[in-house]
Amino acid sequence: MKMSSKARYGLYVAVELAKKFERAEVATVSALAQATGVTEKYLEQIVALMKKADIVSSLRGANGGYMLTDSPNNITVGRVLRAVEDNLEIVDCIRKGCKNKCNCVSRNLWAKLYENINSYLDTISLKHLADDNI
Amino acid sequence: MKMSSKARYGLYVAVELAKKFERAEVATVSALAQATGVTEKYLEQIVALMKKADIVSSLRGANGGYMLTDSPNNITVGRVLRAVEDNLEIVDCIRKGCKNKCNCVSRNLWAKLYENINSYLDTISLKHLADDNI
DNA sequence: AACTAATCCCAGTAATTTAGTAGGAATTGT
DNA sequence: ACAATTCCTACTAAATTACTGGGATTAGTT
Repeated sequence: MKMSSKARYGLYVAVELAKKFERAEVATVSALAQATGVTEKYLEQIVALMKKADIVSSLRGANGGYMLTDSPNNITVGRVLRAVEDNLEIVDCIRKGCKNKCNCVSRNLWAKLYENINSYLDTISLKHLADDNI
Repeated sequence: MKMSSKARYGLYVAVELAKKFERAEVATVSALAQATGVTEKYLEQIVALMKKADIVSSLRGANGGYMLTDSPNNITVGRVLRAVEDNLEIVDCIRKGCKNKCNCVSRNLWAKLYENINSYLDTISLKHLADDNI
């Protein structure tokens, strides 16, 4: 039950963008790649997921880049992770229906655990993270 | 961030054994395989992990089988999952040390999340699960 | 208009992990 | 002796994850 690299890198990027938010600066993928040590091409895909989730917006062309759509105070870690980690759900059977070898008694457990995780992650904002205040 | 099949099956097995605990019955792997729909060979490995963690004990030879080492009241779901899911930890860097591409600010987050998950899972016993009372 | 710096889009591949299979040795009751 | 069982270890197949690559599109600059 590991977080994917997308989740780790995505959060990393989000924190970098949080730092730039006050000064209203955009960050290019190549700058983010340098900051995080992840390749540009891979980060591109991760940032794209965040954009789809409306966590970041972009400016195309020269002098373009990415920025958070809202204050780091208002963006939770949970939201970021749900955007980039396509599999945040603990088990499949909750979403896809319980087809096989699944002890249905356990379903409630997984559902509650999922709830638990998300509600925790939603108590922490990017601001908290950026300030190392969690 | 999915639970592995070992985690799901392991918990399933634990609940089956919980049902037999009062009557002090053992369950063979083949019976467990029938109950759960998982192959014997795979279950064998899963049960072995539970044995190593002292959650179940075994009787070898004819009329042998497995049983819980303690009352279902005293065995938590968290303990079972930690035994069978070798990767319950959310990220590697906590255990193995943070070597690369890891935003160290996030480390605290992962650690707290892990704590959070485990403390939740440790509030639920096999008895709760078996009684569908979670 | 040409050039350059950037996002955007999609397809492929390599690496790793998970899930499952297989064979047989050791133990114990009948 | 035999049958039913746990135990041990190695291998393989399937799936997922992590990454690479090519190129189209957009916008500022000269």
